[in-house]
Amino acid sequence: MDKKKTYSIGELAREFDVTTRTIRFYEDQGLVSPSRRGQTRIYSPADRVTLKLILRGKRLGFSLAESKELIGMYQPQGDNRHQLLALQEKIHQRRAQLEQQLHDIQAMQQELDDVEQRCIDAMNDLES
Amino acid sequence: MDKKKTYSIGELAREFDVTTRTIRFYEDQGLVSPSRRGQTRIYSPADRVTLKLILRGKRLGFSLAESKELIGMYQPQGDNRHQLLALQEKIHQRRAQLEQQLHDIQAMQQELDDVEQRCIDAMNDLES
DNA sequence: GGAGAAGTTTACGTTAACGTAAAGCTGGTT
DNA sequence: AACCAGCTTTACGTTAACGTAAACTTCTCC
Repeated sequence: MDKKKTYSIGELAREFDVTTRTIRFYEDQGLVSPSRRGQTRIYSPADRVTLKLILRGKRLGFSLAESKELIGMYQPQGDNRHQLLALQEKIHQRRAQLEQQLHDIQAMQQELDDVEQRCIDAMNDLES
Repeated sequence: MDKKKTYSIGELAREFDVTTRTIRFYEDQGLVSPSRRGQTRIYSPADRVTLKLILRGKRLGFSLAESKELIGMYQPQGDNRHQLLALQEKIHQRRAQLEQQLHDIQAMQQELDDVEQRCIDAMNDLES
C-alpha cells in the first residue's frame, strides 16, 4: 500500500506560509520537479520534504544554490572514490560553517541575556 | 591613559575581509559613523565592534536592518517603562528565532552525520 | 616633482529571490 | 449558463547589498 498522498501547490503554500509564486520559482531553479496532471502540478511527499529543507536553509541564511547543493548531498550517488572524497570535503566545510553559526548564536544569546538583565534592573529602579 | 587607538578604513577592511566599499555602505545605512580628519574617516574601537556585530549577523542570515536593530538594543537608553517593555518583547522574539536556528543547525548536523557515515561505508565497500 | 598608495565622492550596474499584474484554462456549483 | 476558486504561463518590477568604474585629493617616498 503506497502512501501515495500528493499535494497541490496551494496546499503546500499554505502549510509553509509561502506564496505559490515562490514554489514555482524554486521549480525554475531546479530545486523541485513535481509531476503534472495535465497542466496542474502534483507534489509528492518527497517534494514536500525538499521544500522543508529549503526553508530550513533560508532560516539559516543559506542561498537557494547552497540549499540545492545540500539537498543534492543528501541523495548521494557516490559511484567513484573521487566523488566520495569530494563529498566528504563538502560535508567537512558545511560542518565548520554550522559550528561557526553555533558560536555566533551562543554569543548573541549571551548578549541578549545581558541586555535583558539590565532591562529588568532598570524596571526595578523605576518602581523604587 | 586612553586606549585611543583608531583604525583606517583599509585596516578594518583587511581585518574583516570586506571591501572599503562595504564599510562605506554600512555608513550610508547608518550602522557606523566614524569621525573624520579632514576628508578621511577615522574609526574607533567601538566602530570596530559594530562591524564585528554586523558580520556576525550576516553569518546568521540577518539583514543589515536587523543587525542595526540588534546593535541598537545593546546600547539601550531605557528611559520609560513602555520602552523597556518593548525592548523586552524584542529580546524575546530574537531569542525565539535563535532557538529555532539552533534546532535547524542540530538537524542539519545530524543529517551531515548520516551522509558522512554512508559515505564512509561506500568507501569501505570499494576497498573490499 | 613625479609616481604610487590610500583615501575621497558620485553614480551607474548587478544578483538573488521573489512580488505583482495580466490574461487565460478548468472543474465544480448554483 | 454563468460564476468562482484555484490552477496555469508570461513578463516586467522591486529590494538588499554591495560591485565597479571614473575622476579627484593627499601623503609619502625616491
